[in-house]
Amino acid sequence: MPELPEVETVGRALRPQLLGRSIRTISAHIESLRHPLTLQQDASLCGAPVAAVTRRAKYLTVALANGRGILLHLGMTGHFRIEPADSAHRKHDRLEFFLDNDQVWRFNDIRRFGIAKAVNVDAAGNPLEGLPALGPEPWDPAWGGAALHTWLSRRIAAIKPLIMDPRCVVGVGNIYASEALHRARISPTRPGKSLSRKACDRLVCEVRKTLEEAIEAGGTTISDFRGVDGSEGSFEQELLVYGRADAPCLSCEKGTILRSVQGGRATYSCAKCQR
DNA sequence: AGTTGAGCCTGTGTGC
DNA sequence: TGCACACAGGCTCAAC
Ligand SMILES: [Zn+2]
Repeated sequence: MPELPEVETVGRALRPQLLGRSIRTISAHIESLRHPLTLQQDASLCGAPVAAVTRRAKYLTVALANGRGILLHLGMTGHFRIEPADSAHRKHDRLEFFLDNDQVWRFNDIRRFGIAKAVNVDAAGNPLEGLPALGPEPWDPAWGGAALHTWLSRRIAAIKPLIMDPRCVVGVGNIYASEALHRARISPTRPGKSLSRKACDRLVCEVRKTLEEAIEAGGTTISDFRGVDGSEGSFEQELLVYGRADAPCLSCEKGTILRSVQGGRATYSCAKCQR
């Protein structure tokens, strides 16, 4: 379920639990997630203390003090739990990391779109390999209205799938793309190149604000997202359009929220206040 | 080079 | 109750 705010929330919950701990053993309950799993055979991941937990886009890295680390992606349905090592594992627990404090960190992923891979890390705990080509983080000073306007200038595709393209900016998934476009009063079907510089400024501003507020709220809980401690995010209450098909628009009170499909994904918008 | 659609998996909910 | 289909928060690849 996770977009950037959910991944950030999970990383923040994981960090204090894992820092200073080391892994005793790793066991895999399945051969592969998105890719074949091999990290359970990698002795370099065991014994070294966790030095950092970092996030880049929707990837988390658990970095060890020996320059190795675990690159993780939650896919659509991934989540983590940390619980006593003698507790029973659950259906769809795919990986178990047994820690040196008699706790176990479990990676549960129903649909197996997740990633868990051993990588080399730098001194700051960032992965040295394993990431695809990624655009800037939403808060990167190098990203902004000007950069977005330039990136869109030769693109005729609809703005909604474009703002979700991680080569443009990372972290904007299907929920927050609809939400940020609504807040910026931009129709999701407009060709990318048709956005004015001012519209790009508004969109950048609303992407940042929406993601910040969602992180503040601990993410959005839809169906199966839960924090590492089992808690739920509260941003669902703040959603203006996502999942509200046929309901009255909360922004203009004249329109009705329309559900459409773009690139095979649901889009929600108000035709009255988004142009 | 950019755009579109299919595919990867499993589960849930709906309608017939 | 059984069955078929649509849909779900992400990402990658092939074809046009
Ligand atoms: Zn409206």
